[in-house]
Amino acid sequence: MTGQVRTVDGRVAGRRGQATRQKLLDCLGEMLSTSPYRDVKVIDVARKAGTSPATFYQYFPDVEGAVLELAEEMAKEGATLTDLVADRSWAGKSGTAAAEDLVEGFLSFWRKHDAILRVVDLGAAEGDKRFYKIRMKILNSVTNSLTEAVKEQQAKGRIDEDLNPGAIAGSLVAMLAAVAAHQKGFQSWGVKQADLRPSLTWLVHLGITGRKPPK
Amino acid sequence: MTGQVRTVDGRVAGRRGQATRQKLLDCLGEMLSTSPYRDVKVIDVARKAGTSPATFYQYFPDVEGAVLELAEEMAKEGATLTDLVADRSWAGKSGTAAAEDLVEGFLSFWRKHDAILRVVDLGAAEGDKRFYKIRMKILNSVTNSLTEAVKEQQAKGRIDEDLNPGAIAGSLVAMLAAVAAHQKGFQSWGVKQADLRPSLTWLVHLGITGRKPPK
DNA sequence: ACTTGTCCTGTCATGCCGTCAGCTTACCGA
DNA sequence: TCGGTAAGCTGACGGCATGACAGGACAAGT
Repeated sequence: MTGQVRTVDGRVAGRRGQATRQKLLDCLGEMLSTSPYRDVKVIDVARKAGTSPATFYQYFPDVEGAVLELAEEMAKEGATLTDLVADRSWAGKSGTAAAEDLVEGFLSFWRKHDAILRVVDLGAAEGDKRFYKIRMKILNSVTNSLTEAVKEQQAKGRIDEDLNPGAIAGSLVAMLAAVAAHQKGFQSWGVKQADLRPSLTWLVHLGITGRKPPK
Repeated sequence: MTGQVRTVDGRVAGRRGQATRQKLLDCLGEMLSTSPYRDVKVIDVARKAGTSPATFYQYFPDVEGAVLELAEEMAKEGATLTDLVADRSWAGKSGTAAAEDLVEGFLSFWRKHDAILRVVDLGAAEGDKRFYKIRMKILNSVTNSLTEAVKEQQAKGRIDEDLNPGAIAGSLVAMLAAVAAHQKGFQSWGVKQADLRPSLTWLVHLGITGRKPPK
């Protein structure tokens, strides 16, 4: 599937090469979380990695290309988000727990990767299909699971059949992603971190099941 | 309050100056909607405006500074979003209408200004207080109104008093903003534009009132 | 030691950034 | 009508990032 790691000019990368390549990626990730995306320069990343700009261009076409690589790595880890919603019951108290776990898992994942996710979000919003695909890869499993959950509730008559379950699930996931991205934003709004999770949990539960969670 | 428009080196801008300044802003806005933010260069904007890069620097410190200006303009227009929620009843059918209008107004505003809003979102997520303030300015009035609405429902016992009304309102607004920003994203998900609005309306109504909208 | 292929960097042409001095244009009072 | 003054614009320049190449350093096998 993946084949070997290759340099821009077609050579296969060996042990040493892969190490510096990874180091460049690590340094890029660090830069992204300390400087605005627009100001991240190849030369800075190379310096930080103790190498030269020319080396950077041996492994990546440009900064954007390297970010894509970083995002792919993250997307792989993001596959674990599926566990938060797969085979979960949304009935009664276990439903509340499902919502809680989903919110908690989502927020912490976003917090962990916020720097790259910002860029992915931007790229996707700008219409770049490559970023767009990665964003889908991360959100897809969660959204699909939630969509199924909504469909079940529709079958039970708790949610209007006219509503598109994918639209509901997608909107809820978008909400989680957006709140996670602007977590700090809420603070200076007078909303504390601790107040956020229960509210999100409540909204998610309500959106999926059409009912308020039991006390 | 504002005083006159000034150039970077302190001169007051006259008729002609303000015109070219505005032209630069217009061209910048156009560029932002056609190229990725990272690739927007001063020289391109200047060329497009039929002037020289030096002129650009006479009115703005850098690209970011000009974007901020553009964003301020938009924020002023965004004040009209208040009308979507101020003095609205959330009871019965009028509640459904309120939710519908809010969703519709929000989506169209975002669609109209998507290019600048992308950048504002990025800046805010990166922790830049200036972008952050602008984002708040736009969302504040809506959020505050919704917060009041939630409080009323809490007083009626329809929503758990333990939940923070600001967190609920903020999350719903974040959802609207996120969905608006990735409207195109939903399409290739199999969710049509037309399916989005009713679902969002339903979720907003549910979140604010704790109840499903009446048929 | 020699060969082979990987790995890195010095160097260079190109292009954008951001500044300054200086030129042109508009306005205004005498 | 005629300067005088301030606004408005730009050519030119040093500085820095980009991206490409050729060649040197290094490790591994023979």
